[in-house]
Amino acid sequence: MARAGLNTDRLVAAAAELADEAGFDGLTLSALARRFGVKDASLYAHVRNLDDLRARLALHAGGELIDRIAVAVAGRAGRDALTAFAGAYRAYALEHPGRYTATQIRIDQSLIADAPAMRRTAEITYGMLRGYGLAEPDLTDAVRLLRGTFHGYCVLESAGGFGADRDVRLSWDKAVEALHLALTHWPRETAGTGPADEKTEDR
Amino acid sequence: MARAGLNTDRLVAAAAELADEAGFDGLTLSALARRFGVKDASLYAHVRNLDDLRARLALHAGGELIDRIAVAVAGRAGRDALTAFAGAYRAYALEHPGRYTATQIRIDQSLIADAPAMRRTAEITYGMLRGYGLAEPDLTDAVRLLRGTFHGYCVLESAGGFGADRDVRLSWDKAVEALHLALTHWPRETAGTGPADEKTEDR
DNA sequence: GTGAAAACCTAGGGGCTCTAGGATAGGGCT
DNA sequence: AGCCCTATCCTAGAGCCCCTAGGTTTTCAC
Repeated sequence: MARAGLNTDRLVAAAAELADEAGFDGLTLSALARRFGVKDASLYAHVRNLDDLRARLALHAGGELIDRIAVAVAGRAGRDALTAFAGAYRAYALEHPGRYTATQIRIDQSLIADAPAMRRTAEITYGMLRGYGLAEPDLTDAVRLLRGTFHGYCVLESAGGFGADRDVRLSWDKAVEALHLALTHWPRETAGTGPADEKTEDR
Repeated sequence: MARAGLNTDRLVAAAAELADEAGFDGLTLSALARRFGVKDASLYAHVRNLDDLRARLALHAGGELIDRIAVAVAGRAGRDALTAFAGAYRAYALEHPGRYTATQIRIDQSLIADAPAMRRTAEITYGMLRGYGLAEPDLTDAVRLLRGTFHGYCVLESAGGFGADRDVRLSWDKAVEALHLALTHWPRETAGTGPADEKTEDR
């Protein structure tokens, strides 16, 4: 009987497809083995267990995502960079729901070590924000706001949570513009041109 | 042998506790039955299946969440209302991670019918935003931005996604303030006091 | 008390994860 | 060519989960 020629990389690649088709919860070792015409026990030679497979998929997908974002952001700054970042992010999340879900799981520290994707993501994100002239801790606060918004928006849209009769794409563009506005007029202690300038740190 | 005295409501209440303790994925019919000293097959007299239990929990938790928000928002308007809304939302999500996760699942239409929680949520959210003087479709866009941001932020924080050495509470307050700023200066076609005033609808 | 409905049970099928240990294909070595 | 060795793939089986079918027992209304 001819061998399937499995290895970890092919497994992860197939897992990515399966996750997108069947959902992240549908990514199971049994289904993956079935896809290769192999028994599920055979997979344990290439992958430690299900969590290991998920973690590898997370890193794989995280790399894909940041690659796309890097291409989109390249050569842009300020508002253009933010728009490009947001567009690439949302496009990936919608095109690859299973992969995208994988990128959000908490993964084992031992695997993170040799994963440049995490660092690249931080670099690109902070780099994009540097154009807004924010300093710590505002920078961290802004990153958290962006991450939260992008993630939450994509999750809700992907899950069909936006029922209103309004093109989500248009809403998204408005949201990104609102974020750009928030970043340019980021609330600080003293400075400010708008009407909202109270003390805010000690609420 | 004495009976456990099960019924659907007690099951849902216990499911809420179990989900918070073991995570939403740890909410299983077997574990729930074990908690009552009963065989899992016995639960099917009160609940159609696992999805049904999850949907009931979703409505239960959704009601709790919006009740808390309603109390927090009552009597407030504008920025105060937004801050109270956000605080109640985040507090519930962090205190009850399993319940909160449940509120985000896609549930069967047949159960939604007699669920006032959904309508109340929409009413309170739109009511809070009316103070900002937004009209459709900006209102829908703003609601989506808020939902996305609140949800994404809570999910990431709850999953330990915010590793930086910065009190998340402070970041959250800043994020809410930034959203308030974005809402007060919501990007429209013509009006605007800031530097960002291009056409934006047809990007 | 008695009858009926509701509550709970056993038995069992099917899917999933994962371990232990056995067979075999293929490449490298002599 | 023949041999060995290792990675590859297998069978067998345990444990947990969901869910169905059908039987037994408690409880309540009459």
